Amino acid sequence: MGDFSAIRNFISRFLTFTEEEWKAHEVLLVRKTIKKGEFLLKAGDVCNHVTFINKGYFRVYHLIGEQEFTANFAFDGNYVTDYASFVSRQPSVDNIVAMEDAEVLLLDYDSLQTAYERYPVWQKFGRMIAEYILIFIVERNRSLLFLTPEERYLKLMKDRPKVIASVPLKYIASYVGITPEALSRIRKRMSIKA
Amino acid sequence: MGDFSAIRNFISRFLTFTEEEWKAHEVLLVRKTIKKGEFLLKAGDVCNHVTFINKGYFRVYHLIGEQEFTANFAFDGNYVTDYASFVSRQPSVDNIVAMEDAEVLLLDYDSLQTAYERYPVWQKFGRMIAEYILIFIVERNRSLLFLTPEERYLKLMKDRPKVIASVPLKYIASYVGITPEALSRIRKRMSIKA
DNA sequence: TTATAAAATTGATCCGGGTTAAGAAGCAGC
DNA sequence: GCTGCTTCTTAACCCGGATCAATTTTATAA
Repeated sequence: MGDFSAIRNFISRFLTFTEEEWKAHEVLLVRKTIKKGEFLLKAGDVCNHVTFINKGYFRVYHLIGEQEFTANFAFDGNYVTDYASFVSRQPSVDNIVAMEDAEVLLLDYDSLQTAYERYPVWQKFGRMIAEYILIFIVERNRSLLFLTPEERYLKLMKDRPKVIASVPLKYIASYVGITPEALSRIRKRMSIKA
Repeated sequence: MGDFSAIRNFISRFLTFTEEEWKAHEVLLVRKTIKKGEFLLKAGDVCNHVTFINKGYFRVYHLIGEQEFTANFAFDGNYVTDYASFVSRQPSVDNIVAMEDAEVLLLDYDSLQTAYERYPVWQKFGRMIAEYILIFIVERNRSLLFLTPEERYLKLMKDRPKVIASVPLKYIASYVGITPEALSRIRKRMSIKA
């Protein structure tokens, strides 16, 4: 049943909970398994959960016409959500899809709001989540603004080797902001230099 | 002395404060005037304030070698800060410079932390700020990831006409992620079509 | 294992942004 | 006003990524 070691690990990097607070947290979590190719969130729906990934990994992407734009990958031991949609209660423009069979812990919007009202430590938790996501996205933003696609790919190799190792190239290309063809050429250039 | 109507306006969009809580907030704010060209934050310093802009506007940019990359513009009636640096207590990589003579209200890191500990409503305030910034940055991210520079410029005209009206083109170009020359060509193309 | 589809690579061509350099237009200070 | 500096524009050339199309390689299923 309840193995919450991974999520406790994650949260402990930011907050100190008492055993009581942990328990109070964990009764709110819903465990769920998701098969490869199934969706955690579909564009058009309001994102209703903050999701902790126990196993598997997810891809967050936006669909414009036929074209997919990959916003991010989220691996086990981390949260995944469309937090902007979750917070603003507006329909999401993103899809979140399982890239492998996965197991997640869902934290429901209403549960979280109730918890916010009841315990100050939860407000802190909410801040933590928002700030954690923010720091990540600011960094991503900088990449997109000042690096070339080639530099972004190199940075991805350095910062998130797990992505390179696990994710099909066409999604990596889309994450880097280019076509698979262009990524292929970048990789070729690299292998020649090296 | 204390005219806090603008900041009250802003916060009221997200939170309900009692008059007492407003007062408790306002004693923490430090009013400051900043001359055109002066810095609110310099790269390398830890960002120590969340700053509300009463008058004037600011440019947030990153310097790499000789090249400036404009991350954002912040106008009166809004906050400006490097929240990632503020939160993580890491040196900022951004500069924040006044584009006109400005007046701001500074909220100090320590003041905010103390307030966090004391009042739950402040935790909520912290969440609010983080979430507000997050929503904005996610949107910016999408622009950079799936729009062309030309589309980004058009979107900027539509969404933030104030930027187009107030900001010299070379900074707009840098915000859109291109050189002034390229922006000039885009504008020419537009004027021909129109 | 083979058959089929999906992913990745390669090539040819096009196009928009970068770069460099020059000139035009705006603006600040005198 | 005039001077000098910054901003903005225009032009010419280069280069990397997009696109279209074909091929090879790898996964997946029967």
